[in-house]
Amino acid sequence: MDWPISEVARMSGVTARTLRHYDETGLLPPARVGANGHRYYEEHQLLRLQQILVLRALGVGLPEIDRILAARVDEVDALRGHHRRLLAERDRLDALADTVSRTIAELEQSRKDGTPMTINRPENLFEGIQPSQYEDSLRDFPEFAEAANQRAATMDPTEVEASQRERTAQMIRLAELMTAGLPADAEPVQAETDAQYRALVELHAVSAEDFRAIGRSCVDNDAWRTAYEAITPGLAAYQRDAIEAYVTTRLT
Amino acid sequence: MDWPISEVARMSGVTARTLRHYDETGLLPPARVGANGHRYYEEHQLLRLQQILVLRALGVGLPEIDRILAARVDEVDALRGHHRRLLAERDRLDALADTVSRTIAELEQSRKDGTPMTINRPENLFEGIQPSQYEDSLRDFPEFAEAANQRAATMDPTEVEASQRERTAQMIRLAELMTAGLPADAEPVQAETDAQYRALVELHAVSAEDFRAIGRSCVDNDAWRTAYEAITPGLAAYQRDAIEAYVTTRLT
DNA sequence: GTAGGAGCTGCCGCAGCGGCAACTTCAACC
DNA sequence: GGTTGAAGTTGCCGCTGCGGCAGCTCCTAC
Repeated sequence: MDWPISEVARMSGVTARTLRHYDETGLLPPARVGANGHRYYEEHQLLRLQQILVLRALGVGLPEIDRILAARVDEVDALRGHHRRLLAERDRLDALADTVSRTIAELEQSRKDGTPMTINRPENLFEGIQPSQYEDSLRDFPEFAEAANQRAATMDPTEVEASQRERTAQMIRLAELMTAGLPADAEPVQAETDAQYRALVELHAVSAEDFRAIGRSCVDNDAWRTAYEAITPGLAAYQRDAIEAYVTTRLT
Repeated sequence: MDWPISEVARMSGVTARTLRHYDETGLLPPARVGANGHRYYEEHQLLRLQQILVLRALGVGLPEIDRILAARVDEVDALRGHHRRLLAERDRLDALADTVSRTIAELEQSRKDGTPMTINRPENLFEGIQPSQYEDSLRDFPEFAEAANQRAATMDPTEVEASQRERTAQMIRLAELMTAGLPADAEPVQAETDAQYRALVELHAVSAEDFRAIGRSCVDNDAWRTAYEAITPGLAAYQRDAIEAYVTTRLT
């Protein structure tokens, strides 16, 4: 069955103006446009709208949402990825609540002591504040983060976006190889891994151990694992295995 | 001790540009400005910044944050209010994750059945999507919501903001009466409750039972209770009791 | 025909920033 | 003293994702 725009707006909680905006930007075209020019939506559009609104609730921008939805290999797997993001964001709010609880306890303690509150580790005041981003985090590799930031500073926004798009495309190609049943040490997978290695080397010298550790971070680092698993489940481990095989056969 | 703007930006995760913006808007003035024109922040500013960033993370706008922070009766109580909001928002994300899980289960079931997915209750697709707002919610009283919307439609934005400010001020006056130890049926409290009743009556006729139900909603309705408790703990029940006493002595 | 509701397109403006240019200040070095 | 580079300033512009509105069309009921 189908619904006119006012019905979809009512049931979803967004305005009709927003739905038209999403149509204009190509993010959510209606199922059909009647002879009267009115937009009509069906089940498939509702499901897509759900995904859009979940990702909006997580702070993802519209162009990025378009990329994520275009990259999905399977609808159920995409929803599983969103589910994981929601749980990760929920955990962040928990961490933020803990941060606030700690501040409360410290303020109460300083009142009991009758002393002004002193802050030994001011960074602790802000744990959990920054929202999790659907982006890579090289926090565990400061030299790479530094080199990546310097490199990004020399790019204009179009180049930065193209670079991010290429990164996503690489992950998608890897997912396709995985779903085609190729083992992580198969030649096409290793060719993709080689391209990834070369992109890193352009930034900064990469030892075998460094690259291996980066591979492990694909599974161990929350932001990285979330990014990979959002494409398709199992991709993070596949990427780690691909890097492990690459290091073993080509770097050592 | 104090910190220059770059240090505060580093430890908090916001940009120096944002901190200057907050100073310009009056939201977070620095502790002092040096002879060199540089901004320096102390512990008190860090604590205030924490509150600002928590509320930003919850989607609260800057003018509203200013009002909330101006309305706090006690810093620890304010933080307790933020803590409750964080937990409420965390629960909303949980609900949203449940919504996504349900969609996954339905999609998987329709695949098992080999049938296209049908949506009986499309509203269910969007449960938990809309963020909780720090605002009153008259959802349980549709006639009042309708009348309030019509009234707001005749106001320009300055008037709407003044109206919201007066509402917050009323809640603060009530909190002051409560912390001064006056019982809910004391004359000054009943005078405030009378003003609230009159403001409602201007919108729409209010029966005794209606007003009593609104009083109960101060405790039962999550958005309302959060708003009241953010001012000071116990205020929601105090407001309910004040309305109960008012209805008993003046409306019946 | 009229009135009112639903929906359209196109335009403008907002909130909360991020980025940048041009400038000042400061410290270290020669 | 001059130079250099880092840190910080103000003021301006532009971005994203909308919300609001004007002027219009279409449809239904009377």
